[in-house]
Amino acid sequence: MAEQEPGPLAARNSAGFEAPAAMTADPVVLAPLHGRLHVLLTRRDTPPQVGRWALPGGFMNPEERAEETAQRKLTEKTGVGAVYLEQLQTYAEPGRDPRGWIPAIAYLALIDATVLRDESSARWFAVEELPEPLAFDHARIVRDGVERLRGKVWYSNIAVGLLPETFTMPQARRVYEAIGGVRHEASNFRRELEQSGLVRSTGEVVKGVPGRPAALYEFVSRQPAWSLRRSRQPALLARIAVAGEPRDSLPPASSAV
Amino acid sequence: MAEQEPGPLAARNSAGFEAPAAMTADPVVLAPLHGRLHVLLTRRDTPPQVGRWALPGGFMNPEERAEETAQRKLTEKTGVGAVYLEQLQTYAEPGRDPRGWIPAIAYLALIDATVLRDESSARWFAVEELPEPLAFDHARIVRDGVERLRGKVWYSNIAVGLLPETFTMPQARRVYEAIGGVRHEASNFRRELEQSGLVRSTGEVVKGVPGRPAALYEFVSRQPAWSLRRSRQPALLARIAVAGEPRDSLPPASSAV
DNA sequence: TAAATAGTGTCTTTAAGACATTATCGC
DNA sequence: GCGATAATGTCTTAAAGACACTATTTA
Repeated sequence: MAEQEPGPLAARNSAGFEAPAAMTADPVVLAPLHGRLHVLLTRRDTPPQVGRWALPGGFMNPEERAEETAQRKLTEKTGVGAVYLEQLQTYAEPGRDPRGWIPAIAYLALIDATVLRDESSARWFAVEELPEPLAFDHARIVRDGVERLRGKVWYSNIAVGLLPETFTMPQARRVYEAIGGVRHEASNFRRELEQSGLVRSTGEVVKGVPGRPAALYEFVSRQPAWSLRRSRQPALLARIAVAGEPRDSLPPASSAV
Repeated sequence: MAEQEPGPLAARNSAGFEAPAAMTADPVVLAPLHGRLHVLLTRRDTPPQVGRWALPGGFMNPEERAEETAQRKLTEKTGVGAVYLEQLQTYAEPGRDPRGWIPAIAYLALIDATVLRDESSARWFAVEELPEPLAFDHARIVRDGVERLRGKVWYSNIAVGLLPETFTMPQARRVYEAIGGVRHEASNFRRELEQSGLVRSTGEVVKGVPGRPAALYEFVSRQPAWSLRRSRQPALLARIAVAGEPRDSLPPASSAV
């Protein structure tokens, strides 16, 4: 490890042991912007590391759940609430914060795409072009957040927060492309997203723009949800009619269909 | 939230704010045993909740990384080190610990299958038959750990720690079946695991047992690794020879092949 | 009618479930 | 040889990449 001075902030509990000096909740707020994935950062205006860009997080208190802290800090910085928030990871390496023993619980946050706007001291940065250096270990935390989002986007409705109430297939496709940093063939994208069961057509169409009008879709659920089909369903197999005794000492398969 | 008494343990930092009273690292140690997935628990012998079964974790200190604490506690309880350890999640709900504000960083841990043995006060429990109630919120933590393991087992070499240095296909299959709680058709299992690129044949076979001798395999890497192929590789597509201008404002696709 | 954009259909390859068949051991 | 177990081969269905084609709007 790096040599570590005690730092200005320390704490001791009533049993006499050293305790964490504090704990922070730090949201990694991601959103597609101009076709690319961006992260929301604020410039530090109090020591240490004044002037560096950092995640818009802050200190927790004992009465608040960590999500609530992250949510609150986010609202303070952007004026809107997150529509999606999930715990990412906790960073507790000794020396990660020069002030002392201060673990950080990081969150992955997505905010409503319709309220993307510059606000106060916060700014959006393309995740591939972060300013250097970021405060503390925040560069690594951002990396972890991007990775998580990219891994989850196909099998969950996590993109709910990145699309308006209703949206068209091409619109959704551009968001998915920005998140993943990849291209999707239009007709295949439509097929996959429709078959995922995560969205449903509203029956309405968009008017007033050149070209064939696009059908509008909405998410079946706006609560966190995962697409079901992970493996193919059994083909035409002749189901065991006899009371087949298990070959091994396994309980009957209880796959979550 | 639930009403919360302050609890006997409290801390305050040098800036005058309340700080976490302590922080724990709690490993969820999983292993297949008798064909089913088990978790290692210890009986609490100090207040609070004396007598309840709990995860074999303990308090962190400022000089130690959280993984190290989890690893150390695990060794103290089982006599062996974890061969796999990854952060699961952090539990910081107010009131989760009656002693005070004590967040827990949970780890998913797997130990070497060849050293599974009862030891000290620790005992193995089938994850579907946990004693009730577990200490604190440990039942939920165990559930989260099992879910994580089951989700990852196919696309990573996480099972490294649950199999000996070299192993046969039927042996690996039984471990995967125990983890997932499902059955796998033997020949399909072989095909999938071989194609995953995670294992490789050693060229040797097992002797001295009835039946056709089984070929021995080993993991290509014992470091945490993920299977590559997540989507099929492009078929026979006529690659763009011209400098095709992108249709949208997207950068050229940089899919991680 | 032309340009632009959305949507449909289908050819192809790969992944994967099911299961019959073959191989090789100990006794 | 027989029972036991491992390994191979293959038939089938579904998922998914590629791309030609059709449909519907605005200007």
